[in-house]
Amino acid sequence: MAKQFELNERERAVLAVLIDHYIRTAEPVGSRVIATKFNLGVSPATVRNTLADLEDRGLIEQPHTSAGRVPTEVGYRLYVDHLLKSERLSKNDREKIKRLLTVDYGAVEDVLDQTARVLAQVSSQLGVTVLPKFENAILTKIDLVPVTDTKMMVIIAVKSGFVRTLLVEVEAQVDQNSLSDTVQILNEKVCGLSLGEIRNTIRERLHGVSNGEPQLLKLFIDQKETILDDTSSPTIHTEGTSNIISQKEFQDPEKLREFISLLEERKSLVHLLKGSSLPDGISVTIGTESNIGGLRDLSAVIKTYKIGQTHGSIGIIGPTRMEYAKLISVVDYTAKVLSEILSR
Amino acid sequence: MAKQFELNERERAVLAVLIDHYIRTAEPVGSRVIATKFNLGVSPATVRNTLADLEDRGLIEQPHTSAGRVPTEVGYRLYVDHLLKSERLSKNDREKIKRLLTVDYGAVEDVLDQTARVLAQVSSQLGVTVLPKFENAILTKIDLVPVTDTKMMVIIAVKSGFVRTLLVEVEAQVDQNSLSDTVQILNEKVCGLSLGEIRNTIRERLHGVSNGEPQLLKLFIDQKETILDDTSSPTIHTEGTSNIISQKEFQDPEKLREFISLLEERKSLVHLLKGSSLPDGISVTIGTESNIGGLRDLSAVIKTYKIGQTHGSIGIIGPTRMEYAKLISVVDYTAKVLSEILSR
DNA sequence: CTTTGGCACTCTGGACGGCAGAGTGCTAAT
DNA sequence: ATTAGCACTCTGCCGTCCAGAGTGCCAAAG
Repeated sequence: MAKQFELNERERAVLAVLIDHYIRTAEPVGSRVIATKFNLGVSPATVRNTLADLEDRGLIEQPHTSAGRVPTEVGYRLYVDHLLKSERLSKNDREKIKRLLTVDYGAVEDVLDQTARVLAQVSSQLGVTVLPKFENAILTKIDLVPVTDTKMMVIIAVKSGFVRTLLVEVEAQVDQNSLSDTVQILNEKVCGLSLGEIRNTIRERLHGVSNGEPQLLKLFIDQKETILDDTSSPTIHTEGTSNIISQKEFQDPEKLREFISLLEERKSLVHLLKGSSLPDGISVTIGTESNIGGLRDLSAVIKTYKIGQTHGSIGIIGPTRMEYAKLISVVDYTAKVLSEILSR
Repeated sequence: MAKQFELNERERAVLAVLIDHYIRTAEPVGSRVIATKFNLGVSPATVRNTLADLEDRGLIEQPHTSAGRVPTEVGYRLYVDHLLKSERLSKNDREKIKRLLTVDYGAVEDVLDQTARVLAQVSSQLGVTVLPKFENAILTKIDLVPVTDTKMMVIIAVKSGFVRTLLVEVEAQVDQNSLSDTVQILNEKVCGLSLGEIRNTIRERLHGVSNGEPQLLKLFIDQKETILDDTSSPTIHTEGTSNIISQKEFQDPEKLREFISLLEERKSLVHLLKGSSLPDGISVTIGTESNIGGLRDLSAVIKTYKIGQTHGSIGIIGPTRMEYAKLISVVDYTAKVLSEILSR
């Protein structure tokens, strides 16, 4: 560990107290408050010395001469990595999460929608969920439904209950019989494989097939990227925007606008959530670490959930000044419950 | 028409000029500005008299003694209903709308998503679109896909390319053969009917059917509300939130929060758009006319579009101080183009 | 009777100065 | 190494002041 992070006992304690207090009040914290809150009898003057040290190491800073100190991003990082005493979620919250998530749902999308809502509600921050990648999902059934003379709907159902539908242009008229022949052939050839596998091998698998409508089979081969890739579909759910926009860090209307744009644009957020997916742990991204402009003063707590062979991510976004201990346990527990629900 | 709306030539002109100017500047308008902008040579003093009259009738008001005048809701109403010279959309905008909407799409939802984006972009306000009611949509095909031991996916495809999918709980194991029998029976019995008709008559239609899995048929009868009603699914698309939150009327953070909540909650908005659907005209809802708290200082311009036998609505939401003439023609033209695209 | 110039009046918003409060850094004493 | 004391600095708030904008009314002019 770099030298700047080698803190002695008092420095650790002071930094922890400072951040805890700042998280609660959103006001710069002075030496007096720390000295009185910090039970080991030590005077404000002593604390001031410690504060000066911490500032030298870049862990805290002063908004201006003679205000209290405020944690820097580096400070938060150290706090999250080494100072945080992980906190068990209250029974109340655990039950609430479980109860709200355990409802009848009509589609997997609905569960993730609901999950975002639950995250937002329990955390009073922004809840975010993304659908899993289709890449590794196992195809259960493929179906074709004629819609108009020139358009046909492709329905792709994969294990665990996802369905994707899309319209494709077809050249020729196809009668009912050869249509169902084609559907049967397709199902025989590709069911039970992952979408990724299908994409890579469909040409070979359909090669030399004699029955079924050749036009349609050709269509599948030609448009395999469009049909079997999910980059186009909307995969993110956010909930609780109103929770966080009233917070201090959005007082500047320009920042607010930038953030709302970010939410609407979706792409960067999806990228953030999908990108920071450690295999099984929780990932905390603080402020500019995300390299996303609109998240300058915000942090994200992210964890993956499992569904069948594949996985997606959920998370909470809020001001860097967030209750990390609590939010980490919220995300952790929610991801666990979600994985359970989806694997039934 | 009520007496308060019987305006003479000058009063009409003054009100029109005042509103035009206020829309542009967002500042209270004084007599001097009106007098100079208003070409017929007449002095500020005269205008002041007219303004006093208009104020007596409740069409305009002063934020405080000795500020200029600002239109009231009633004033806007009169302006929209009687003073507005309808404006043909610029060729530029028409082409832009047509071009942006005429793209390949993989689902009807995508078109409406894109439409909301186009509305937002051309108007610099909030674009809103809602999916049509399924009630009158004609069923093209119904399909069943087993997902897990106890869950089955119902796929409902209706004319014009919509698909709805939902998961239902099934009691018994169903083998492949009786499943496809059941699907065939269902399709024979209900294809070509509207979802509403099906909901009302499915019991009779399936009565006395001998082949097919009786458990499944029973399920359809018992759960017809869930399966055939669309109130649960997300039917609204909004785009361009960042366009309007930086405007003057959202300076008060509490108002902003209320508005964002409104957008997230969706329900009131859907209700507003579906509710104000005149058969073929444009509907303009000004401020509190909507009876929705979060829209206190906002107006909505709404029009329906057609798709097959049914219809949905699109609209623009922005400050009451909006360019009604332009936005009306934007919504009008966009709805027309959208109907064309969807009927292909 | 309508229009207009003139004028006194009112209200806002920004600039300015003064001041209490909070917090610091440094020094000297313990 | 810790602490008390102290001088110093910066913010945020409050009251005052003033220019600017706009009005309403009155009396004169058309």
